[in-house]
Formats: sequence, C-alpha cells, structure tokens
Amino acid sequence: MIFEEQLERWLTEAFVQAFPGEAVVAGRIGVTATADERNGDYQCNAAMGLARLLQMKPRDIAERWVAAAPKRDGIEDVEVAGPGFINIRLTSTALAQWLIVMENDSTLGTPAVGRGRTVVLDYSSPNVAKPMHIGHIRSTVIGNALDRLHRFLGFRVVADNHLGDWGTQFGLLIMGYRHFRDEHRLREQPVEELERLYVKSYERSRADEEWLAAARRELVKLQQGDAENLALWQQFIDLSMQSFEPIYDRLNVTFDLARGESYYRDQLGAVVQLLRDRGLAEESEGAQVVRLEAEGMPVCIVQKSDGGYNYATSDLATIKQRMEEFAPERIIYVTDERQQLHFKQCFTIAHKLGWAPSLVHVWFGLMRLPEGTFSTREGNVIKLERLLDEAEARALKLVQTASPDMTASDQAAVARAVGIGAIKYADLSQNPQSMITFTWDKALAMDGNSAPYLQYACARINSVRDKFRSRFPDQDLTDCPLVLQEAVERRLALRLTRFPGTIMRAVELLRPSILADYLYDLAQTYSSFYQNVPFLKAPAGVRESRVRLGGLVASVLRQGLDLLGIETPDRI
RNA sequence: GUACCCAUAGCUCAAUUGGAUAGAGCACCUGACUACGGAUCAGGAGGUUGCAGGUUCGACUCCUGCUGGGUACGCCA
Repeated sequence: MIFEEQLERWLTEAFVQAFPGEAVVAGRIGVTATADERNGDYQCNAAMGLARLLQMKPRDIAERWVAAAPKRDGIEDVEVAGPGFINIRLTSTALAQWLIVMENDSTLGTPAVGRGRTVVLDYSSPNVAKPMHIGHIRSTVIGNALDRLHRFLGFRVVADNHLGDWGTQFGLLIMGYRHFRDEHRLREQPVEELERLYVKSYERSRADEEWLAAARRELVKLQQGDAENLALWQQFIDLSMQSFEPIYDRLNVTFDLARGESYYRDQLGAVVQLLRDRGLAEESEGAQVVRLEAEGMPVCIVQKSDGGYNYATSDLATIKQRMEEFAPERIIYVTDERQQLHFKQCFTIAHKLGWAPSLVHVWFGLMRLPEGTFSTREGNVIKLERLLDEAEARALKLVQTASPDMTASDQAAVARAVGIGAIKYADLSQNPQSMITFTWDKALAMDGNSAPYLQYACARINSVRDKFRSRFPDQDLTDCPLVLQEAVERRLALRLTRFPGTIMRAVELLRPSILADYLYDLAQTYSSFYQNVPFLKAPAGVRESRVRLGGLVASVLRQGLDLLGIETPDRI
C-alpha cells in the first residue's frame, strides 16, 4: 500500500467514527498532494463534496471528522482550513521511514498492481516503403514509455509494431519498381528509392489510366499469391525493416511482435462474414457496411464493392486475433489524431460483437513545420535519422566543452544518451493532445525543462557520492539515519515519497507526461538543495544523511528516466 | 454541411480531472562565497485563462452559444 493510500485509509476510519451511518461514501475519500506547502503535505477535499449529502456545512463536517480521527504515528498535525480543506502534515520521522522502505525496494515502493494482467500495446506502426520521419517519433516514444510503465507495474505487455505492409499502395509500388528503379540508389538508400518509385508511379497514375489499371492488376496478382509479386513485396518489407532497425536501436525501442496488417489478410473474409451473421453488416451500393447512425457516426465500410477489404476490417481481425492469443484486458493504440473516428468506429463494432477487452486510443496532435504541413511531395520532410544525428551532434559539442578530459568514445556515448534523451523528453514532457510545430531548438533543447537537466542532476549526485566515498571509505550510508531538518530537505523527502503514486497515476491516465513533470519537479528541488546546503562540508551525521538522500534522488531519477526510455549516464 | 480536437505570460507548455493567491522553461533584467560540476542556483518583471452567458461553497477545468485554428467524414491506410 502506497503512502497516499495509508492516509486515505486512516481518514476513512476517522470518517466512519464521526459519521457512523454514512459508510457508503467512505470509498470515495482521497488525498492529494498540496500545491502549496503552507497548507501541509497532503490535503483531503472530501468534506466539501459531502456537504449536500450530509446536510451540513462543509467546515463543520471537516471539524467533526478531524476531531474523531484516531491517534496515528507519523502525523504531525491535522487542521481544517478554508471552506473545509483537511490539511495533513507528516512528521519527519514518518517521511524518513517511508524513504527507507523505498530505498530497500526494487521498485522504489511501487506496488505490482499489474501482476497477472495483460495489455497489448499497438504503437509506432510505420508504413513499409517510406522512410521514418519526425511524424513517427511521437507514437514510438509515447508508446514505448507506456510499455515500460506497464511492465514496471507488473503487467504482462505485448508490444506489437502494427506495420502498414498491405494495401493498395503495393500495386503502384510494384509498377514503379519495375519501370523506374535505379539499382544504384536502391543499394545506397533503398527506402528512399522505394518512396521515390511510389511517388513517381502515383503521379503517373493520375494522368495515365492505363497505368492505374496495370497497377490494379499487379495488386490483384499480389493478393492472389502470385509468386513474383509476393517476392517483390517481401523484398520491400525486408528493405524497410532493415532501415527501421537502426532507428529503433538508437531509440532503444523493442517490440514483442511486428505483425503488419498483412498478417491478418486471410482473416478478413471471416470478419465480414461474422458481421453479416450478427446482422451488423449489410450491403450498400455494392459494398458491405456497418451502419453506426445510432451512435452518431458515419457508416463504416468493411468490404469494398470490388471485394477488397478496408482498414477497419483489418483492425477488427487484429483485435480478434489478439483476444484469442493473449486474452488482454486492454488494448492500447498510440496513433495521431486523424484516426480518432476510425478507432471509435472499430471499438463500437467490437463492443457490438461483445468483445471483451477495453479498447483505448491514445492519440496525439500532428507535427507540423513552421511553414506548414510537411509532405513528401514538397520535399520538406525531416527524416528521423537526421533528427537523431543532429541531436547527437549538438549534445557532443556540449559534452566536449563540459568534459574535455573524457575519452572520445565516452563522449560519444554520453552525447548519444543526452541527445536522444532530449528528443524523447521534448515529446514526453507535454500532454500530447495538441498540435506540435516542429522547431530544431525546441526538439533539441538541452537546458531548463529537458532531459539533460535531469541527467545533469544525476551526474552531480554521482560526483558527490564518489567524493564522499573516497574521503570516507569506511562509512556505510545505510547505517546513518536520515535527518530532515532544513526545509529543503523535507521538501525533497516529500517529493520522493510521491514517486509510486505518480507512476500509478501516469499509467491510469496513460500519460507519461505526468511522470516527466514529476521528475523535473524532483530534479529542481534537488538542484536547489544541492546549491544551497553543504554536503561534504556539513557536520558529520548531516553529511551522511544528505549524501544518502541524494542517492535516493538519483535512484528515483534514474528509474523514472528509464521508464521514459531515457538513459542516465554516470557523468555527462 | 456534420462530428471530434485545440485556444492559458512575448514564445513553448503545466495546473494532481471541480479546490486554496493559475505555475515552469525559453527570451529579458539583477545577483551567486574557490565549494560539492555555472547544462546550475537566488531574485525581478511578465495574466480579464479566445469571447458572452450559465451551473455552485468554489470554474482554466463542467453546460450552452459564439470566434479563430486543426482534423476526419462510402469504396486510402
């Protein structure tokens, strides 16, 4: 049970004491961290919400409530304030005890609430035959953080890269490949060449109906299993995967599965049949559609009039397969906002079919350039590879000036962690549901609220720790009590205790930014601590306590950054 | 036309899902001791939360109507 839950249980007991007949509401009593430390450490706002139910003034409820509270170790002070806030101040001893619990726990006090539960995470999902560009980074980075957060809570996670590897574009691509390919370019930059071939073929198809018809024929051949086209298609996939791998590698992202849409292609007919059998799908203008007017949505086409299948069908087949194979309680999709309607339709149909998993779409706003939308046609696409290169190059310059004595290979490793971390953090530290205008300076910020700020805080802690060890080699810190005397020490301890609750909230709301905000706040508090009190020159006792506290901050920062997919080098 | 999303300091974003005096970073202005890493810290200035109503003890948050921007909407994925 985490710290907040202990307080909630205590308040609930008190409430039952004070209002014996009203136990019904006891489940809804929660505490939150105070925004302003003058109001204590935690606050409970339940009294105001209960005023109507209890027919009493909130202030009176709170006072009676507090008066009935049983004695409890660890609580310094409880008081009623304002309209009926209950403010709780903890003793330093209680904070210190909880810190020691965290210190001795491999998950820093976070309970394994996900044990025995399964979630499927569908994220990244780039299209075959197109290079990954900056528009792909958000799904990849947010999805991966959700993946890590769930695993940390003990969930079994099935991370699936649902590649766009099937569909009508392959007819055009095959035509482009046959007629326009440049062998040299194909060897040097295969995916860029494939994209060029597709674009060229697409443009030709708009002016040349015969070309378009030929592309359709190639697509039909592919779908019917024509050996030659199948081999070409497989080659496109292989080339694309080879180009994605180094990027995933640099981003430190791994999947359990990479099942593209093609994986489900033999199940699509059965899905449409199922929808017909259940009376959900019907014929309309030669196509099979599911009507969703009653749900306030437009119709969803599940089979085209030419017999081909759509995206919705594919996603339904995917849900079915995942249910049967993994029995997840939840499937989470991380994509951009344009797919909101699509998923709403899919989820609605899945529910109509009685499918059990909770289906959640975590969406994020599109990325744009200051000059407007980017598009392949206009050639203003920024490739992901270039973004990562640029980030590492900028970080390397910083490392070289800050740590000139480091070996070149260490500098490169640190630059990688700092540069990639900066990019990931830029995406993870904000609520994703707004459009992002990409600028180099924003994506690669290395000061203020940024990953390097957090990494820097860790490096300073490590440095203090090492100096302490060399000066006091025999001192075992775990034997030294934590003393939380200074206001900033207490503040820091309080922040630390909030780690488990923060993780749980981030997972509950599927928002890694909650964790990022917390880590930044913690690092800021630490930096203030670091800058304003002495460590190694402090008196014995206080000195050990401070170094030990710093160690715990480092553990939390390192763990938290790891959950965001960001590395923490020992020095930067 | 219909639906969904967004709008907070000059800029980029927070605000514990209805809580206390709306907080950070960037940029700007002042300061910081050989001491442990200045990628930092202490402070200053910067706000009618797009507009108008409503709901209640209490609204950036919920409801209604506007304005401006984005996205999607029967044979793409």
